[in-house]
Amino acid sequence: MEYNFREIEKKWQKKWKDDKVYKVPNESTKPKYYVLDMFPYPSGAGLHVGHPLGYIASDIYSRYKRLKGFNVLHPMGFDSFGLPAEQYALETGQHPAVTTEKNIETFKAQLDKIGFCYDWSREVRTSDPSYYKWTQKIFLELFNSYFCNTQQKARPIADLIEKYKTQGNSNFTAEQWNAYTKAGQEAILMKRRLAFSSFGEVNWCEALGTVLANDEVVNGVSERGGHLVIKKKMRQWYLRITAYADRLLQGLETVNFSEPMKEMQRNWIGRSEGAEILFTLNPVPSPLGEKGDVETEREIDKETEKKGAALAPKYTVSSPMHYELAKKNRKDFTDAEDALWQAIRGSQLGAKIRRQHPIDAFIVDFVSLQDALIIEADGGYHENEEQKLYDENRTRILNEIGFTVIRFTNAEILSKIDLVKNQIKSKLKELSISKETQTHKQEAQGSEFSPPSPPRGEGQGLRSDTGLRCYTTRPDTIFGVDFLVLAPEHNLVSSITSAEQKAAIEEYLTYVKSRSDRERMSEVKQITGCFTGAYATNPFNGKQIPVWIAEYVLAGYGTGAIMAVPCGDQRDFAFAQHFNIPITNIIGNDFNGTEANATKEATLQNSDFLNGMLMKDAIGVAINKIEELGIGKRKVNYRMRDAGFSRQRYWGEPFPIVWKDETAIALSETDLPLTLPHAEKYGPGPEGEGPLANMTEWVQAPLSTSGEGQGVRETSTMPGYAGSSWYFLRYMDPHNSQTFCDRKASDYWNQVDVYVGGTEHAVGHLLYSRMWTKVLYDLGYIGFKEPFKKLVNQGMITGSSRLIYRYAWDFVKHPENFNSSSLPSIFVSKSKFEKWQKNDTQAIKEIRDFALELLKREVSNINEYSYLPEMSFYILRVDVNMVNGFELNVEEFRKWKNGEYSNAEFILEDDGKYICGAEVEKMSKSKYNTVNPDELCTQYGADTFRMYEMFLGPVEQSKPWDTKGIEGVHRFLKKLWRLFYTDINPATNTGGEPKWVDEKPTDAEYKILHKTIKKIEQDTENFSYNTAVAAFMISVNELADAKCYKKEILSQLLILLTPYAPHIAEELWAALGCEGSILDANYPVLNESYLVEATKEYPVSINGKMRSSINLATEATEEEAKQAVLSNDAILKWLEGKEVKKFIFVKGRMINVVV
RNA sequence: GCCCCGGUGGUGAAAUUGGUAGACACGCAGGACUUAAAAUCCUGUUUACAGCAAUGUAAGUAACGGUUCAACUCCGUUCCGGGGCACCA
Repeated sequence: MEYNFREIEKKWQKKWKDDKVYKVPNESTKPKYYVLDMFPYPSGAGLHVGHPLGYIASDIYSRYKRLKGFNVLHPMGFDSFGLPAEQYALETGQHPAVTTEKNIETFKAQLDKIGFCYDWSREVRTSDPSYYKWTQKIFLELFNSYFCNTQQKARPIADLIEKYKTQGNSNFTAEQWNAYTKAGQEAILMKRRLAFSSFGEVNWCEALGTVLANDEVVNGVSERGGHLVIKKKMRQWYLRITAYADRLLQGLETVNFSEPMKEMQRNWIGRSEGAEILFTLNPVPSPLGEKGDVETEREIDKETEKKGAALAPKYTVSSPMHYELAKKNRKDFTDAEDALWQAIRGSQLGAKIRRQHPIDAFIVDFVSLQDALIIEADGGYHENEEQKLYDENRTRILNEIGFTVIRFTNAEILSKIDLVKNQIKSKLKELSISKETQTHKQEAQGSEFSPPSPPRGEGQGLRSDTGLRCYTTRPDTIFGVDFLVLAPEHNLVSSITSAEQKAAIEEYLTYVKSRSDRERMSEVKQITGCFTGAYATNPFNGKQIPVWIAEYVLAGYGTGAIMAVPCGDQRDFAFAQHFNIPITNIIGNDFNGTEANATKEATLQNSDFLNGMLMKDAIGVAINKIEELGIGKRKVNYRMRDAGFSRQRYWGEPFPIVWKDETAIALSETDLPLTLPHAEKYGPGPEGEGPLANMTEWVQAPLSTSGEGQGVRETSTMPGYAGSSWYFLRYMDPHNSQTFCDRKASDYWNQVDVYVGGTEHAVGHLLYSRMWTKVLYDLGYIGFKEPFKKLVNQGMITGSSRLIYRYAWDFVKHPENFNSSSLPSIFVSKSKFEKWQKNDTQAIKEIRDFALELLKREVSNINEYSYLPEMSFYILRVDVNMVNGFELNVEEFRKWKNGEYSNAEFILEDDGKYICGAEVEKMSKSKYNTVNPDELCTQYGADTFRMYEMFLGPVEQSKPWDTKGIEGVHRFLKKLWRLFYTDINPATNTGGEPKWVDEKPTDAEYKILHKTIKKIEQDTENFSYNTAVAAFMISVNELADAKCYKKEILSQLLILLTPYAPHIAEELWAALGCEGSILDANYPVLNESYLVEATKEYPVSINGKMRSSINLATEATEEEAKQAVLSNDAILKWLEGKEVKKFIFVKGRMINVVV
């Protein structure tokens, strides 16, 4: 017998398939174990050697756990919706379903060649209607749920509706709710749904008529075509992942992810504590000169009313019903309200105050219409979370309409009525002054109606005539504020800009519109910004602060406005320097004037009541003061935004949503799956919607819920992460047609024990699937809160591209009658190219002479150097598969690309080889640096391939691929084979006889085995597979040296090897005549007693430098060691008779003598 | 720019987690077997210097500095490479 891996692997793969050995039951007496790979996107390029790295690692672990007696779930599937298939369809007209199917077949065949132990009967494909039916179903669950702030969990939206119907909330009574139109109710509910629709910005390319991914936008233009890309607001779906921010943060404590991985997620969520501070904005002269009259604008807009209360434009009252309700309310006063009314009624404060007055969707407690000031009296603000949210929303909407809202608690009114009165009085005064000078009103926003809610949930859309909210984590630096910066998209920008600055601001806004978020964040060195002409007042010291806009402030974070403290923040500092804004120093000598110091340890100066305090202590003091003065409040902020959930694409899950009168209506579960209609064209819809918008028949849909009327379907589709957010559940119960995963199945398999995948998913996919898991848990569908117990990250295998250097036949002076492109290409070997780069005259001459000879040959009678172009080179990439190490296979190269270079000429190295340059970069078909695992499996076998990929280095480490070393691993397997069979002599065709014997092994042989058991078990548990492979090599080398062919040793070794090289292990196991399949053998048990050593060779250092070694008994004490060492001649020589100051003895490790 | 990871011979890497730097391989060089090649086996292989040699001495884990009896490992600064930054998956 010889090691014929091709036959062996084919034989066992067939047998394992026929015997269904990888089929996993959902019921077993064994303990369960769930090992999962991140499933691949089946790209057209097929599998390259980078893909299997993680798969092999998880396969080894699965097989290992199986040998250890577990019922192991190890499934595989395909994340088969996605952009590349659609792009391909756009280019070739081939339907994504067809190409995807083809790609999956290729992937599966490739995966099977490597011998993975997947239970293919559980395969899932996200683009399969039987799968995405359940993606749609879970979307509906998200749509039909809200996040209850009291219980901090998802609950059915029906609960909320019931509550509104019977109790109302702080904004409206039950009666009011019931009187709202359906559309109005839906608009309010939309603000609470976990999957909700709103407006958000997308990369819009007018020329292509489509939305682009950030990836497809480079320097403000489309990657393909170079067309201008701008930001555009579009209706989008979102997942309210921000509601889960805290739970996602806390959940990290319960999972076994690497610390950096957790850190990345924490940073992504970006929880910060600080304060929101209200800066009053000073009046600016009107650029429009338009006089707004509050009273006359305040008319009932019936058209808007239909769209629902929350969608109403400014200065309206929602419904006549409100007047009725308000009247009723006036008879029903609380004590506090009454007390306040008595104190401010009539015009005693210089303004006419009305009580219980309808404004927009609300009935406010008190209002001065003249000054647009609303005074609210309630205790709600400080009660519970839900109440607080409503109050904030209400305030925000009223702000948007143009009112200033001040709020007092019942306690404040009842106990300090004079103080309250004074505050109202001064506010009124402030407002009336502002009104006198500020004669213009804000322009209406561009969009047809204002968004029901910005993606962030709140914070944007702030539109107050008088206040600007800034979020800061450093309220202690309030006295160091030298300017305010708004995001260019901030709603206030247009209204605060002065006439003088209007042109400059508009120019700046045009510039910003063309900039991607990525660019705005990364090019910080390039400082840009524009002064608005407006000033704000520092609420603590009345200082006038200029208000700027700048692209480094992003609209999506915080309130979209920051207070800039140049002495404490480097970006603020750079900005101040660039625009010559004077800097206030509040930290004395801790600020050196040349760069900001972000310390929290400095002592504050120039800071009024904070003077002398350490900054870190001052933070809390400042927040308390801010709250006390009512100019802001303590605030927790998250960097994370709600997740955009719609794509203007074809190849994704259709939304089970029908729109009717701007209201989203969900399909019922019985209408699922809503299948993706077959498309003939994949171009964008008329207004940049997804391609589905072009299917006019499909778009028209009956309203399944009511059965009456027609609606239009949602035409965007779900993003790639929809299907991948829950696929690990479907594997548990893949064929269930009643539900996405039976609770019994998910209770049995529970969490994924080990999840293997790349770090590139650190935040996206992992956070989304964690959120979905929490929602499904909240709704009672599954019994665990985190999907993945342990995460193992595999590194990326990068390609090592091979470069060749082509002489450039770019003629300056054309000899007559020929064109340079017909000349054979000349390729210069690496070292000669490099010499040319260094101006080496000899190399230059060689190349020139070569070129001239060629020219003479091709074009007769040319014999002058002057005909040669100035020397330059093109660097091309060649297919790495034509290169052996760095040596180009010239013959193959000539045949490459259908003979494009068939007449190529080469200037070789002096040893006659063509040597290529190299560059490490991402593996990609276009760089010709991909290596196909199929060919390696054919050439060396799956077992060799598997072990070699593991031998390359630690699983989690990125490394360039190099096929060369695979020989070493292949040799190892052949050497292993020769432990079982004698060598074959091809001349005589003899040999290949079994070698094994059934004899009792010696202790030395047992020691080799048990050393290996220990090392392999440890390394396998720790995913340290590269060192495990090395241990196998050592073991086989030692057994070969010891001429140990004993069955007992060899059979145990085979079991250890099974996870790594299952085919050869099974073959030799059968050859030895062992029982059953080795896949289900019992894992060897370590016996430490074989490993005990009597003596140990201790290294001895003198002053920390290794000088000698000494053999001591393993059990030697420090005293014994000291005696032995100080009487050892070799060591005494080093001591040179100096006095021993210190003697360090680490048992079992080393000895150090300090002299 | 921000967040995370990494940098050790010609190459992939190892180092019991602060204790003999370079295990195990690849490559290369030399040798054995062979008519020859393949396959296999043996020897050497961090660098510099000295030596016929065994060997010895010195330096050495991106660079510089620090902590320690002892640093690839811990701390600080800098440089370089990779991944992510919300519509690639």
